[in-house]
Amino acid sequence: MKQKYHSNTFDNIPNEKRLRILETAIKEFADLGYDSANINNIANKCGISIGSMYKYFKNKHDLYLTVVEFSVKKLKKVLEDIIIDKKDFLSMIRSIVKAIQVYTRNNVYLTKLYNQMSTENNSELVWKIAYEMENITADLYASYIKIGQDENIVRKDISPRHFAFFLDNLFILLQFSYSCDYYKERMKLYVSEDVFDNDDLMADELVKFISSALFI
Amino acid sequence: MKQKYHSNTFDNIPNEKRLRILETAIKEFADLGYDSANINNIANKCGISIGSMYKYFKNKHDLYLTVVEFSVKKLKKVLEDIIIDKKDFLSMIRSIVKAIQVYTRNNVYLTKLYNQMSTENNSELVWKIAYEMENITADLYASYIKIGQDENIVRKDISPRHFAFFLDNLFILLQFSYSCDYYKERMKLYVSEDVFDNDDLMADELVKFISSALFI
Amino acid sequence: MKQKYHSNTFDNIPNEKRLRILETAIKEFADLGYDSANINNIANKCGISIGSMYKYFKNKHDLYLTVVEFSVKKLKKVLEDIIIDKKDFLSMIRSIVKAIQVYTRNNVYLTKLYNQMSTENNSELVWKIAYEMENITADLYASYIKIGQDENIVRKDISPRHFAFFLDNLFILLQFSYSCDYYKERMKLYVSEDVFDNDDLMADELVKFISSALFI
Amino acid sequence: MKQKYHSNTFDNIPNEKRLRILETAIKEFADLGYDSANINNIANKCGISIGSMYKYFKNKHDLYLTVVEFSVKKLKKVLEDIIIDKKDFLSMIRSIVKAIQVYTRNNVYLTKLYNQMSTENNSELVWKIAYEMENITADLYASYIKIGQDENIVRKDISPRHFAFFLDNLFILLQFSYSCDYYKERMKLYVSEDVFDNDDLMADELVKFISSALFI
DNA sequence: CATGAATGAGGATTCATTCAT
DNA sequence: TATGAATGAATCCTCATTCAT
Repeated sequence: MKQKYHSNTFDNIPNEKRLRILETAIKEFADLGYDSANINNIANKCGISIGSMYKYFKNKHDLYLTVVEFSVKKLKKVLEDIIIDKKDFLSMIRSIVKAIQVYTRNNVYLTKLYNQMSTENNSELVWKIAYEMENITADLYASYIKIGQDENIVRKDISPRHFAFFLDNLFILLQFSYSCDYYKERMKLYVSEDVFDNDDLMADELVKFISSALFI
Repeated sequence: MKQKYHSNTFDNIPNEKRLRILETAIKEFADLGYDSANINNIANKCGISIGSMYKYFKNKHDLYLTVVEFSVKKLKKVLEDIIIDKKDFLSMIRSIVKAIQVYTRNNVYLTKLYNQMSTENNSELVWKIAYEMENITADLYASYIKIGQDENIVRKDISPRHFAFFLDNLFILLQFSYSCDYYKERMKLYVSEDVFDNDDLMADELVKFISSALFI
Repeated sequence: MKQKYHSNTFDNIPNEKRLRILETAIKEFADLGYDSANINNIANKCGISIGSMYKYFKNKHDLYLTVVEFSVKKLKKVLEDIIIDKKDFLSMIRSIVKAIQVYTRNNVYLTKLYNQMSTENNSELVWKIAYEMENITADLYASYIKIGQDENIVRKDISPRHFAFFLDNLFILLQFSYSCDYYKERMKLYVSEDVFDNDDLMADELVKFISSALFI
Repeated sequence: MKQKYHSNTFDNIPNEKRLRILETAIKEFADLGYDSANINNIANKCGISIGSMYKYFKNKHDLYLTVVEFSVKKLKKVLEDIIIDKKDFLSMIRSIVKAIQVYTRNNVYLTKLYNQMSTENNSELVWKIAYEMENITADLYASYIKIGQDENIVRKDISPRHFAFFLDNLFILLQFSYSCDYYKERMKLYVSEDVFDNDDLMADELVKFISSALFI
């Protein structure tokens, strides 16, 4: 049975209002991190009272967990959309890279929140929530690699799970590089000042890098 | 002229004391993040008065910047040690991977701090400090790749700067995976529960991944 | 005309429901005191809505007064039951002491509430409600003493009203000693750890104490 | 080793200031009870900042415990002053009754606080602090009774510990009757409206009551 | 220079009460 | 009449910063 970090009341409020709260909270947590995020601010920004906020969420931490859960679900959904109907590995990789570029730009705060999440000190609960999402990709990449090996497309002398790990590492840092200030500066330094105007080049090079690493 | 984020007094106190303050602060900032870190706590933990703390650092943020600068210098030094005397690219990569495994374990807080740094919202100043370090590796990797291309070892159809970027991305996430709780869990999920007992395997696979991506 | 601290609606709800509300509120006020008692909690615990609660009682204070009134009535009834048919003073005293021991154990919260009541700062209204009950015993004890004096059983050189006061003081503190944590510990300290297993001894000694104080 | 519920800083501030804080806090807790007492108010009333308050006391509860401890010590001291040099039991009883009348009037808040203390729900710690004081009187009264029995002044068919208990019960309720609003009203009802103008009468009657209960 | 007591603005949380359904 | 979501004033407590000694 899935645990819930908010009250039933929150489930029953109008969709529009619920989304407004979640989006506002995502932005606040993503921008400021857990500690500096201010519940009273969030409440003000979405035009509800603090009292209501505490009716919906037992405390700040539960609001955070609800927000993380919501974000992870959203990210998972994006992943699933990309994965569906991708028969071959290479085109999936290409799709993922492109999707990261497009999606991250339009959902900067989700990625920023993911980055914040990973710095939380007491990440046990956060990990429990994110686990499922990470698990999907971990298995997916590894299985694609294994199939590739069977089909003689992917090198046979490698560990699928390790390579799946490296693959996702590249994806995660690409996401950060399109959303978090520090990593954005860093990418400009590494590649060039106009890197954000050359999405296709970046995508092509990364696909090249990965292909070369994986395929025979 | 390099900017300083601390008073001359701080430069003149005994080495041992200065290091004690810096190490304590690194741990506090790395564990709790900028906002939750508590100056009074840091002062207590290293046995000096808050009054002195504010003689050394104008405010919390300056302490943070000093700490970041100190850490970045330390990281830079490690890099330089690895780089020196490495004639060929492949053995340098191998050295870096091994160094990450050994060094990160013994200096968990430096890496954690780097992770925290990159989530800070107003990272301009932080970036200014880290810039130099990132710049070294960016240039170094790119130049090695270029040389490799000239020597017909590295693929010619790739952008050196992009590939240098991907290379460093892999290194950074490996570092996080050896020090930050969230990424530690994630690596166990991707690879295996006993991944922390198999450093050599991890190193071999990563070197394989990178070599294959780069070399002809 | 007696004042009422609740709406007519409250008078008209099913008996069972009304009692449930009162008992729940008694327990809450007795355990936590007026300020810490939580109306919303009380409503939840007895399965009615806060809305209804505020239909029945204008505000928290009125609920409190209603509860106090109800409790005082209950205590008064117990007293009356003891008093009826008691021809002689000594056997009445004995009955009261025994009744305190039995009744207090089974109705801890009524006594606790009485203790809480007596600490309230603005006790005017509370006093008004309790007045009648205290008045009964005050008069009763005093009249018994006077009769005793006329019958040459009770010392003649004493003030009946003062002695009635001392008598009731002994009774009140005995009640507290059987229900309130602090006074329970105190009684164990004064008498013995197993004082709660020796009701008869306690009763006998107290009757002895009182008899000796009163009777010739 | 005695436990302390306040910081060393609090021990080191000027006596006058420390007393001001304690007296203000006693009054606040005595008047309003633990929950309604407001630390910020207390701080304001004695002209210190809340920040300092929390330097002196870890939290509200520790302030309370410190206040209780201070009050109990004061009460103990009063008791000891009365007890010293009292060769015979009867004159000690007389002294105590008189002292209660004088002292309680001048230190209403101490007695009120004692009453509040005894209603606290989680009274374990409070009891631990009060224990010592209660213990003194428990032993003292009991030993006086025993000596009286040996000297053939006090009835031999009674339990010294029980009678000591009843004795103190009479004293406690007398104290409450001179300080707490509810008990003041009650005493007026039991005795007479002008009871507070007739201290000697009350003292005489109570001494009569007790003497008669105890002595042969 | 060093110390650490003092400050008070700011933030998390509670709960009596209202009111639309 | 009954409901329970919504409100926001009130309260406990933290911590960066100042300043007198």
